[in-house]
Amino acid sequence: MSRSPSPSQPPSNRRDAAIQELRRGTQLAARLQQQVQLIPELGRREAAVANVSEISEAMASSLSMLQSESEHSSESGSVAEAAWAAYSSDGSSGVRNGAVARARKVRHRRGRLGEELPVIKEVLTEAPENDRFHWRKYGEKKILNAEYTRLYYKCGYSEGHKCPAKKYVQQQNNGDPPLFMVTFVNEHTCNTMFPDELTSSSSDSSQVLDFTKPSLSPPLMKGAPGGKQEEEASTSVSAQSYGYNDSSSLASKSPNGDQPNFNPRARCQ
DNA sequence: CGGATTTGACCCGG
DNA sequence: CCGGGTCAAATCCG
Repeated sequence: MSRSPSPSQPPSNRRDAAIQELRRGTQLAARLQQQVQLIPELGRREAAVANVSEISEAMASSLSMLQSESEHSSESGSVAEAAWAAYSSDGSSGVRNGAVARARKVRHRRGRLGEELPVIKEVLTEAPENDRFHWRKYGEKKILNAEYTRLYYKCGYSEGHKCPAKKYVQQQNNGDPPLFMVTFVNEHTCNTMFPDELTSSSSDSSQVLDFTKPSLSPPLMKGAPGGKQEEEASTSVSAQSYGYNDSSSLASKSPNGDQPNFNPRARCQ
């Protein structure tokens, strides 16, 4: 329907048009995602789903960037949050979810009032992996009244940057779009989002999106095990590993259901 | 091979 | 004591 406006229009209109197109693209991606879920071969399906997820992701972040640019409102938290919020609230078939975000103060582990009270946010989503952060799984536990286990994740860069961000993922049901309650604990102290490069006119030149960053210097620790777990050994960086992860156990749990999707993206540094 | 995941033990607060 | 959260050695997988 809407045709692209003539170039003589003010930038705001052009931006609106871009947002509109982005929304359309998001919907199409959602549909494509559904279609892709029908691919019989597991490997191909997952790969396709991952790709479509990235497309959605890219459009979501572009969308949020454009929108935040226009609204310029106060950032509630982080850019990533905004991006994800935009992503999840596209309200179209495909990725929709009731976002129940609430904050609550909880005393930290060894109790200690007056210390950094962790920020906690709970979000109900069907795509627990789509927050474009690198998470490293560090535990899994069967919760008493839940029929699915709860998965524990830490920011993949927590070792290198003291990023305290964590998240707990718990599947709620096994519906066609399985829902997951994701609880975020602490904000990311590592930077994450990509730099905004919205060259909206004239000389393009450039690297629109580039994730190739040679940085990323893993501690590189060799197996120096030897004992059992002891209390926090002062400065020993027991580098476990970095990376994203997802509901692997969840996937294996429901043979018939297709799992949401993968999403290897996000950079902290 | 390196590193991400698994999995059971450990820890701690209520 | 129970239940939830974390650790870390073993294992798996690219």
